[in-house]
Amino acid sequence: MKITHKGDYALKAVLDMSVHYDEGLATIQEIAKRIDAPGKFLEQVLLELKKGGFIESRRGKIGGYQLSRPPQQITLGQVIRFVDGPLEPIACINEGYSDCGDLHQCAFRPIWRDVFQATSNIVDNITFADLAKKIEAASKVPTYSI
Amino acid sequence: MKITHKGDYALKAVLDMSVHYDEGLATIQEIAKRIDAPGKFLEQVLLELKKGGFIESRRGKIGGYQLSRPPQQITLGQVIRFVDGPLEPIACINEGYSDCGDLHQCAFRPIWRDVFQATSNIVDNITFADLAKKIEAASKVPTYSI
DNA sequence: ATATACTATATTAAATCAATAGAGATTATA
DNA sequence: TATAATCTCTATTGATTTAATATAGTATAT
Repeated sequence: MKITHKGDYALKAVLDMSVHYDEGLATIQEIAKRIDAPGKFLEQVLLELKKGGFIESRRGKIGGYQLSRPPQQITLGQVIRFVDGPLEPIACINEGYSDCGDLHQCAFRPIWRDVFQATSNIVDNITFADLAKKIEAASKVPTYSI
Repeated sequence: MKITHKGDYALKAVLDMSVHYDEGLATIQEIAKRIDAPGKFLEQVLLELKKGGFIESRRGKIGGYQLSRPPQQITLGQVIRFVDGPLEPIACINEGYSDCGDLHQCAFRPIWRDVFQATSNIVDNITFADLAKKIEAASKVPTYSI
């Protein structure tokens, strides 16, 4: 798995909308400012997330974006896969892959599959509700560092 | 973690040299043919592996490459990290990273660390002796598929 | 009407990846 | 000692991906 800037922005944007889930629509610029992303770049990312069914939008004045379903129904894995592609560390694990001559006897393949499984187990079992909850908890019990 | 062609060739080359560990030097072209890699490209990869201390070489006639230490002393993780870089799915986990404004309160960071740990646990606990052993076992007890 | 905000493509700059090319250095051996 | 085989090293090229910017258009509240 490799997370690009685009993927990073996407995850942060979805988390931001999760934290502000009760507040309705937020504009691109609001989100961009809060997650510290280039506005025009975030536009494309949000448009993509919309096409993926994660968020919905409203045009015109008082327009903006919001989640299209509650944060507890969106996992990290869903967003990562959609934006940055499959979690596999190498292409040969995917169904239908046929570029390699000795697929069924490759010594590495089972290992890549293990890595893939371990990764999936983590990101598919964390929802944006979980993350939003952590953020709220952290903001209520601040830690003071010297 | 993302494994490139270069990394894939490197791993396959080290495994090949592990399987043939008792046979001494092998030329680039021999290895290239056995692992199905472009010869000139493999040259660079082997040179890099040599600089990493994984293999040693001999020039001139009857020259070639061989492992510089036994296969049980080389792990998958060592080779992957050396050739394809850190296992982290995103840069912000590395020591000394400072591009992100809210590093210590980022909700995603612990997750990326979990993914990194899970990946490390797998690839750092497999040696090329383990893999070579599997290959030998498979060649002795062939499975017949219909 | 008009300002605000999303929609959609096109373009660009940089980085990375994969591979090829070619000249040079070393060594066994005939 | 000439030669062929082989590793060494650097440069170059083409393709792809990534990250970002630019620009023109569509929808909507006021």
